[in-house]
Amino acid sequence: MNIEDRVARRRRSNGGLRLVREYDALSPAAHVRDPSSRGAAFEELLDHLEPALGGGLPPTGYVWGPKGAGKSALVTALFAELDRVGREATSSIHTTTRVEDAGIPAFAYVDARATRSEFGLRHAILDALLDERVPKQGVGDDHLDELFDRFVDTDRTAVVAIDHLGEPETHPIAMVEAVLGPLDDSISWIAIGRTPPEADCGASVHLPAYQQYVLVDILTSRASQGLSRHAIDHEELRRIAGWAEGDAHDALAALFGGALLASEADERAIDSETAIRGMEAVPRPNASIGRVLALPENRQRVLRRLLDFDTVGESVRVTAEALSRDGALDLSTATITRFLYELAEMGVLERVTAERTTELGRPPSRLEPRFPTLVFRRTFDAV
DNA sequence: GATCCACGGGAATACACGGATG
DNA sequence: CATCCGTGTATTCCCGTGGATC
Repeated sequence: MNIEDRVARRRRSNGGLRLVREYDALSPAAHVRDPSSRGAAFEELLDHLEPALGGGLPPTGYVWGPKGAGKSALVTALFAELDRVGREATSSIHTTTRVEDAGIPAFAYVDARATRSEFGLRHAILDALLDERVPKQGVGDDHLDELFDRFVDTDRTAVVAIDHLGEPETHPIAMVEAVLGPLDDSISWIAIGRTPPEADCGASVHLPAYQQYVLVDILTSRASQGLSRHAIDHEELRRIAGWAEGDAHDALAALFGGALLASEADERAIDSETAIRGMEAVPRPNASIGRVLALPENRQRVLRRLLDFDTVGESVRVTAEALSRDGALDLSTATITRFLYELAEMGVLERVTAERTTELGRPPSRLEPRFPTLVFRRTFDAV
């Protein structure tokens, strides 16, 4: 253990006075291990997957609901547990590898946000399924074909959860069908998305937005993990929950933002005004922090720099020129401009028509962030 | 040498407007 | 009056290059 880690640990353990004990506990991107607040849906999904516990392969399915309804939390928690159970059962019966075992399927989770093409998706699935390292570069599609074939030939089975489908910059559900459909004797899948199920996508589990009192519970529990005692009034948590309208992502983002502001101001608690500023740093609707953090690194750098520039009211062109002139990004104005338009296209930024500065030409637009700015700033800077 | 794709730059196109044209 | 055109700006789209890996 190095010196930094030792000091950091000591600081944490001595953190009774510190307002924020653990930002991760407040982060909307971190999922808790036990999503107890989703009991009914949990049972429903477990019913669907139950054949696996008897060694069979469950049918494909679809989990859907609005942003911040706990879909990812539910599926990651359940899949982690099922995979653990499967490995345990396997190792207790056989001393050899599970290759010879026709028992419980493997459970793997793939986030489609981290993939940018069909090749990428296929790679991610293989990577989650196989213990060996799967080459990401320097191989063609047919090499991936081979790896899939080899998996099937070993008589192993698996259930793959593929999260965040059907979002602007991920893939349509049909792509999963195209990739895994031919292998459905060996690999089943659970798709996860926001849109209502199509007619032919099999059994579906619906997670509607959280009830407000459940959301208050979630906030309370996260606050007790991440913040010092009495850091925030219950009343404020209820207000945040009400404002978030059932979206746990937004509620946590607001709490996170409030905590960050209070902490930076050396305050010992999050007062009402700070809580409001926390909420104001979460535009609605917004692109979730997970989407933003899944963007290529240089896009994130542009966004981060953008937060430091007070370019509100300035046109895209002026903003891009300022960012380029600044030099920290080392990108040409043309490239930054293109990035800004792309980010606006995918909803991470929003273009709003600005006042014309000249009578000539097409009127400019200015940019507004459409993501939880404080959560992003803190998370980006922490890396 | 092959493969995939991120990257970066800039060309091409769209748009808004006023004024010219038929 | 309706349409086209020129001009200047905003926005979109395409393509070559190079890195990393096998």
